[in-house]
Amino acid sequence: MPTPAPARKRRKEARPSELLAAALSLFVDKGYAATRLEDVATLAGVSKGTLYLYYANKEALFMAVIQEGIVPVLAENEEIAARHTGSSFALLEKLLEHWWSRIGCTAYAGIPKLMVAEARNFPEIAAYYYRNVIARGRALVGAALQRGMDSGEFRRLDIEQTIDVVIAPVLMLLIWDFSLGHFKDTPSDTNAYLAVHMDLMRQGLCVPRV
Amino acid sequence: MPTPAPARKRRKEARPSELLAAALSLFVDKGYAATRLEDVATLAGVSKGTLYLYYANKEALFMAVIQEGIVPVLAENEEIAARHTGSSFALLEKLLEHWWSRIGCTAYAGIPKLMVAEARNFPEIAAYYYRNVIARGRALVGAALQRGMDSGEFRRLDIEQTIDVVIAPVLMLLIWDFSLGHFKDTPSDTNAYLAVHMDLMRQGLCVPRV
DNA sequence: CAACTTAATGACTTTGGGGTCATTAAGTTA
DNA sequence: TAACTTAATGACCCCAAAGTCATTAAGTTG
Repeated sequence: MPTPAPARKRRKEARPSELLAAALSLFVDKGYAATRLEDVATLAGVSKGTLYLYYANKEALFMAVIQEGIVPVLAENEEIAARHTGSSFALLEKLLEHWWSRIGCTAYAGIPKLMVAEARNFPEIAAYYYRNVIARGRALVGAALQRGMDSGEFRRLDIEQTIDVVIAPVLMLLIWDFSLGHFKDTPSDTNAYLAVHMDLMRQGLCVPRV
Repeated sequence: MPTPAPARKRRKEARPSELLAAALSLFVDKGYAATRLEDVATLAGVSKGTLYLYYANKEALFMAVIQEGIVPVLAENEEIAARHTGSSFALLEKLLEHWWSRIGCTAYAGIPKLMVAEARNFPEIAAYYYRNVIARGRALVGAALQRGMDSGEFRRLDIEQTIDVVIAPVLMLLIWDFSLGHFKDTPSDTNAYLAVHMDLMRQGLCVPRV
């Protein structure tokens, strides 16, 4: 007796984004190599064969996940920076807030961990990510810092290093949440963490009032 | 014709550490799943069969790598903290400096990236690492911060959050070096980065002089 | 409703790599 | 130097998961 006819829907439009969401979730959780494409397909409510209808192979799927994850957030932040009037520190706050609302508190938040874990195995994807995300994000923060130093709001510091020191706690927060964060007894309070970071940065960066 | 006799040395004592060093290097570079035990063995100058003489399976090798990586550095830092007299900020500097000399600039520097990437796949190893490394490191920094706040040297801030904000740039530095760091045009200057971090922390943490 | 197009399936093939073990040879002992 | 112990080897087994494709059925057209 042949298997009873399974109910299968034809939804050509919706498949790619559903497959990407499933792949992102599993890649972030287990890592690239330990993720089975059959599991990705199942999580997307589809068979493995269908996945190959939309993505040529596992690496193409990975690349698509990363590209999708970039979204227009960088462009939006560049727009915010261009329009900004007010203190340079307020600009840093705005950038962080927007980035958080569009990446930090979404499923895309897992991408930094994924990219960090797989950068060495996929140098071309990593280079693409570096150019289109990291470099642009660093440029935004760097410009805000430069503006603040020029206006006398910030102390003069090595800009290139300061960019990385300012960004690190934010990136680390995401990476943490997707890795060792669960082993802490007391649940971490994201807002309090970011508040302390900005508090330390405000006093750390700004020229002390005499 | 049988293969000519290969020259093989018997070095029972040296094998384990050589295997661990090779495994650490490849695990950090490629990740756990993408690392082949045959490559680990080859890098250690030994055959795959020999590896199994010393470690029961791949996961046991991974666990050994993590345990080995802990070394007595935490204990040493606890000792440093206990003996310390002087400002609390100077204590933070001492802890960082010792940790850097014993972990940050050695092969063990790759362990944070490895642990972050694999925590979800090996919850028991991750829990072990959390208890024996993370928790103790956080306690050290937390005690230094508490001491500084009690003495009036530091501002009063949420200690738990501040611990993580202070540690994040240091961890991120290591993770960076083993992942996306290579894609930056200008080579990063570790000393300058740490100097800026400590500079920002000093002014950010300390009570402003009136 | 018959003929046709194509989204979707899942059984099948293939392969890379984890793990085993019979064999070999380095070193030791009498 | 013969007999013995054990470190080391690598050919082999086996399975899980990537990737394929003949078949099925959902939807469309006339």
